[in-house]
Amino acid sequence: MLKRTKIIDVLNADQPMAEVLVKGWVKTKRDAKDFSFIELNDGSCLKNIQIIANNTLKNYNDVKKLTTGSSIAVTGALIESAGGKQKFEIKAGNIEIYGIAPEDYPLQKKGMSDEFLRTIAHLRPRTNKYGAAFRVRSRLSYAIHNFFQSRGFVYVHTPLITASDCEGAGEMFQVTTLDLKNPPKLPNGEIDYGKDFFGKEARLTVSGQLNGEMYACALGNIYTFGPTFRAENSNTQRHAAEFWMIEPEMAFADIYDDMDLAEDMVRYLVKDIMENCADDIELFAKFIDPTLKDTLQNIIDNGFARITYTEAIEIMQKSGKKFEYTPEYGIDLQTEHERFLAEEHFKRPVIVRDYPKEIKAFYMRLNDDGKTVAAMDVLVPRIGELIGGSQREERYELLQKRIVESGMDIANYDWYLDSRKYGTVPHAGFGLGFERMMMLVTGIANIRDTIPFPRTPKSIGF
RNA sequence: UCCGACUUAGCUCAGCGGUAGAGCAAUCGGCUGUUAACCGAUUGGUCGUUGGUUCGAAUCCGACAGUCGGAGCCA
Repeated sequence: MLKRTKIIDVLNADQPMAEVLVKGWVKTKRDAKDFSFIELNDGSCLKNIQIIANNTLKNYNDVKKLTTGSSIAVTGALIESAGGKQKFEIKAGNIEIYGIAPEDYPLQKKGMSDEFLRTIAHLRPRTNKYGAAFRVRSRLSYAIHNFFQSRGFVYVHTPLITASDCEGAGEMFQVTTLDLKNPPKLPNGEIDYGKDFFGKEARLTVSGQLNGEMYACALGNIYTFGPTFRAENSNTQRHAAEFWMIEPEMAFADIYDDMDLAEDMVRYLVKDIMENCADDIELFAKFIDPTLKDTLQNIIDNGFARITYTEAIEIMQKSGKKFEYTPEYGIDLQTEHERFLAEEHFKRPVIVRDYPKEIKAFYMRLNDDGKTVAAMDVLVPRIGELIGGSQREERYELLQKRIVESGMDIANYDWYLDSRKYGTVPHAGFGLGFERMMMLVTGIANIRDTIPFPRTPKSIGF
């Protein structure tokens, strides 16, 4: 019994073969008088294999009815193509039809808008662009694991359901098994969460960081890589309600170790994708972002700029550029500021560190100046914030004070404080938005097109 | 959530007060070792929903919904 060969392997063959079996979906068919050209794709690569279906096939009448999107198995000889645009083609000896795609098949043999394709998210991976995007997504995941595993980082699975109702990173989705139409009530009229599944209010996590820190303070260097949920009503090209995040955490590390790791990681990932997804990147460079390859090569070749928040403000003030929000010490960096720094001033990724403590999270380490914290953001052209990280506050009293100042319930953080109570160590980490990294390496402009079935406000189809 | 634009055939759009059009797709036929093939014909729409103005609304006004872009929040 002949086994299926993937089209990528057929196309990469050194020489013709007497008999191969390929299976896939028809991309397009062109009929001649006595035979048909069929372009077949099985998702193993961007390219199609051309099938020559002669009218001597016993089911040629059925083969002639094949439409774009139909699925078939083809057995035949791999021969050198008589046509100009491909090395090999398959002269079919037998074609088995699995399923015809009826005339209402929505994918067409022409450019379709991303907005339209989002409405058929279940079929869009069959297009060239999305097939390429999701092959890259897989490779990028693999490369992330490679990067950390090769450096001895331990992969930790942090929980998705949490009782910490304020991790300081935005609105959260509630998780409950209570009957929302008729919830149990306390005498004072409030909902009795004691009767809920976990016996208290539960939510989907917005970050695995706090849990990750606990494992870093035991195993040394760790990373997480998993889904994250934000219930923010964000309607932008770079926010999703459900997205994937990578969060490394290093014990015995400071903010400079943190920046080094972030930069090494981004450059490693870009290089890996350039080397291993060359055809797919070529497609993105051709149809999506003509500057993509220069952008990526620039990241590989040049180190990231590094400045402090204070220097960033000064650079913008001296630039003479008119900003909608005037740069002055104390404000949070706006999108226009981030893009100015990365796109216009440095023309490459830039890491900004040491932000005023007022605009950053409670767990970030207070610097000796008493005004700033050891936070760092990696800003990249076009996307803005790719990575946000910090050295963590390891001093028990200071951390406790910051939790109280932030208005959070300290009772929920006793376990977190324990890591500072028992053998505390300096440590640091960051969060990388996986889909934002996808946007960087593919040039895809909208985060909704980098994740298979995107979840955004008012949108949870499929 | 705020600001703005948009919503007409399967897709991309035109029409902007007098009763709906193009290109592509699809279907049928022809032709050709073709390359998002080509040529011809055909099919296809209660113009987002809902109220109003008007003799008459796809077209003007309001509300609502959705989509997109920008902002905020952040990854």
